[in-house]
Amino acid sequence: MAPKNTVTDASTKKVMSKGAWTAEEDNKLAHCVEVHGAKRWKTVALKSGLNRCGKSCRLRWMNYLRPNIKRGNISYDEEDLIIRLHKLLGNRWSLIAGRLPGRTDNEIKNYWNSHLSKKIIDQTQKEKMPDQPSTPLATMHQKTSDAIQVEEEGGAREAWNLETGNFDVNEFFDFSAEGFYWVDKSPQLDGDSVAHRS
DNA sequence: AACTAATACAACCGCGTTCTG
DNA sequence: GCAGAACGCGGTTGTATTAGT
Repeated sequence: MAPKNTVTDASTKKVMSKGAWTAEEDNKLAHCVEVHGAKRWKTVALKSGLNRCGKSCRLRWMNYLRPNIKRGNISYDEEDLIIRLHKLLGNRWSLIAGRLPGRTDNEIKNYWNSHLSKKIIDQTQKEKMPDQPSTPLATMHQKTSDAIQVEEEGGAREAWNLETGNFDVNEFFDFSAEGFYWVDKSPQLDGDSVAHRS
């Protein structure tokens, strides 16, 4: 019976470590990725001398060791964007993360599950009580919902592929410049599309 | 001060997709 | 074109920390 902090790799039958990474493991992994690149994770896992599977190495690199990772304190703008993107894309965390430089899908997923989902449920409940004052979050959330509803009712439909039912996020965001813009195509707001700098 | 509950976040797991031989 | 290996994603779990009683 393997100890609790180990797991047996199915392909090699080798007993691998699991659980929290140590600083020494991080160093080894970072060095190995430098040499072999952040692609062949099985190779990285083997060459690093770490008793970890490739999958675990990849996750650690992507969520923690990768350069330019922004950690902690998700700003209001970022939160705003996460909510908007989630409204449009659903739980496509990697896609959402791809639009937030320095943020990982895991971080956004965790943030959503622990902060935002609850927040939105609370706000939705409050919205149902007419006496309660509206908050910026609720207003913004409602605005996004309205925009989507207008599209579905025959407004700007070009973002949706009606054949496949797929949504093209690029129709809603201008990623061409540094950073990106939220292209507000909702016709009820002020007529023309508006780009919001993020 | 001690205990419990809630919260935040790192890591694991399973599965679908893509790549490679 | 096919099969197996590897990768990537989303859901879930485990655990350390913080807040409340």
